[in-house]
Amino acid sequence: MQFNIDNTSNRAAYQQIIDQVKRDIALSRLVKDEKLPTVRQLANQLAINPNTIAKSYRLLEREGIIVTKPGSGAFVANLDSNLSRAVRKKLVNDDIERIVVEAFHMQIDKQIILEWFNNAVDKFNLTTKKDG
Amino acid sequence: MQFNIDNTSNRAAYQQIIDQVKRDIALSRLVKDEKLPTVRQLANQLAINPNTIAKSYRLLEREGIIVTKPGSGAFVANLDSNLSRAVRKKLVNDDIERIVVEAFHMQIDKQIILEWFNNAVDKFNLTTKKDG
DNA sequence: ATAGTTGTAATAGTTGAGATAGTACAATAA
DNA sequence: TTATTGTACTATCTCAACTATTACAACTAT
Repeated sequence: MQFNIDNTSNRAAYQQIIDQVKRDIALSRLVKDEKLPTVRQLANQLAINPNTIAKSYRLLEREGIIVTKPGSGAFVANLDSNLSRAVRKKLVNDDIERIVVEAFHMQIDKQIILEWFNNAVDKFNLTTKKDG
Repeated sequence: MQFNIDNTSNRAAYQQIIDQVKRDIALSRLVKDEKLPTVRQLANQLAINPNTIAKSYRLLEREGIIVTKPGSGAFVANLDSNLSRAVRKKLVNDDIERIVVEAFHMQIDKQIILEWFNNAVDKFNLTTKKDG
């Protein structure tokens, strides 16, 4: 599990950690029950404050992505969304719309962006609905 | 042209203005050369500081989305992306990946998210590449 | 039990973004 | 000339995102 912080990014450090954990789980690089680096380990490695990592873990736990156990560490949790379908749809669709608007202003072609999106969906292991 | 600010949003006011202008252009609700509300008008209407609107307009002009003319107003500019294809691809793909990762964690189905994305692309008037 | 490791929490301080407020200026339109 | 437009600048305020330090509580290993 390799983490890194892009200091030139305008995305907050704690958010970058969250992004990377989520991304690695989505890519199956991190699997259920796998142990994450400890707060102090990661803080030391990335040369940032332990509280920053602690915050990332706290939020990830609140989202149900990981489980933390004082004295033993932080572990990847079960995948189990607790948001209603309506809420999920709104959250995701707002983001999708924003991207499509950006693409429009960048004059990105319809086929091109659909292709990019398809690639992303294939890259990550989204579930596939069974018929019936 | 109807603007509004969502105070419960954690998105900055000046960003919400930018989002809405871009969105309305992408939806053809705002077309080339159309005049935007004046800084003072909009600030008054939304009950926020004129400098906030000024900032939105300044950034929109820097992006080439609008053209401002002291003494006469702000107008929708020509659509003309000045970013390289590589830069555009990176910007958009980073966003796309983040959304797909979110969708994964929300256990949103592959077909479902592709459908949502298709809907968004259809809603906005993305260009369509000619063959050959 | 004891020692060491883990995540948690609380406090105080720093930095920068976002916004408010006020004023002055320059370009345009009437 | 007069009013309207966007621009520029400064000072101030608030809050998020940290940084830094310390203390604490829960678990593991011995």
